[in-house]
Amino acid sequence: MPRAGLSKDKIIAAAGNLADDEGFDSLTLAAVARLFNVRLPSLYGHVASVHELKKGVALLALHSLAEKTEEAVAGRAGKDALIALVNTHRDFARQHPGLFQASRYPLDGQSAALSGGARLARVNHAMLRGYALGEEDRVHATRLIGSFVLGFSLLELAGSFSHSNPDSELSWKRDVEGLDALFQSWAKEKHS
Amino acid sequence: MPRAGLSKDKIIAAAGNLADDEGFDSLTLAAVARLFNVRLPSLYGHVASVHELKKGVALLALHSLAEKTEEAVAGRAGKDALIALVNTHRDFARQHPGLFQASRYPLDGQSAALSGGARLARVNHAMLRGYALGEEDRVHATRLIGSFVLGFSLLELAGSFSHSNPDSELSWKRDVEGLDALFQSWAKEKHS
DNA sequence: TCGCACAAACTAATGATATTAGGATTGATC
DNA sequence: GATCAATCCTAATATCATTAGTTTGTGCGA
Repeated sequence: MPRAGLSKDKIIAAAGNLADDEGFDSLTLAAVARLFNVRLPSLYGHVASVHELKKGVALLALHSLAEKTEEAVAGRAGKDALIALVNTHRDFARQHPGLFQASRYPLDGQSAALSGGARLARVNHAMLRGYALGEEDRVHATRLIGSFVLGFSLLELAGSFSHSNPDSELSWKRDVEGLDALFQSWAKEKHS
Repeated sequence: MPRAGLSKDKIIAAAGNLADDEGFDSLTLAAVARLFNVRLPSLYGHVASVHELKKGVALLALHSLAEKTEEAVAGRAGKDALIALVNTHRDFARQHPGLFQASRYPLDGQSAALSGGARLARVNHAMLRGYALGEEDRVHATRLIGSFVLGFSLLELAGSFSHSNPDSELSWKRDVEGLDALFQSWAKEKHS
């Protein structure tokens, strides 16, 4: 039999696709092994445990999302940048539900600090420079944005909005506009 | 040997406590069986599957949260009611992390519609009556609140706020005040 | 009070997953 | 072409979920 040519990267990439197809929760070493036509224990030469597999997918997801977000925000400012940022998150959640779920897999502080998650927080924070907020308000705004985007994406994905009107698309637009307006008013407040 | 005196309710209540202690993800029929000093298969006389167990805990969690929320909001209006509602959610998440996680266990439409989740959505929506918003804006506001509270609680629980200043408590207050201000401005906007 | 009948809990067995230990084989290297 | 390490495999153990079939409390009627 020829070799399968496994590697940690290939395994994690495949696991990422599997997560998108089947859901991150049902991501399993056994399923990945089947994908490569390899026996389950063979994977242990490359990943140490299911936990490491999932952690790898989580890091991949965070990296990918951070990448997209930085790109989307680049060259924009103010409301324009805000919209680009939040839309990137929401689109990512819808296009990659498995990776999106993976991005919330609990990481130890070490990994988390070096991950795309930290980068993501920085972009978010930097993006808000356009609003001329006070130092602390910018942090509060960063957290507000992050919370809203995460929560909205989760609820939308779970179908929580699909049994009431109007379409969630409208709420999304209205809410983001609202947050923009709020941050502008925070900026003014500072000078009063 | 005397009988253990199991029942679906007892099992699910115990599972809820277990979830809070060990995490909803590691909630298992085997663990519940150990708790009652009973063999694993004995549970099948009362619950049909792990899925039903988890679903039961999810419904319990949603019911409990809805109960607390209704009570907290009762007799309040406007900003006061808003604060009561969001604080109830956040406190619930911190005091019952397992139940909080359980509350996001995917339910079929049937169960979801009859669950505390639907009640929760109604309280949220009703609470916003105090802001004199337009019909659609009230829905948009409901979703904004729900998204923010869920996202903030998740991020805070995951420790995402604990490696930057200031304390998340401050952001929470500032953000909720901000949302209140936003809804007030939406209300005025309507009459302009 | 006796015994019956049903419900509650048990034993036994199967199949999936994760993980470890140790053996074989491929394929690059000298 | 022999060597050797990395790669993949077989075998074995443990935990969990689930089903089938069996024993046994226990409350209720005779």
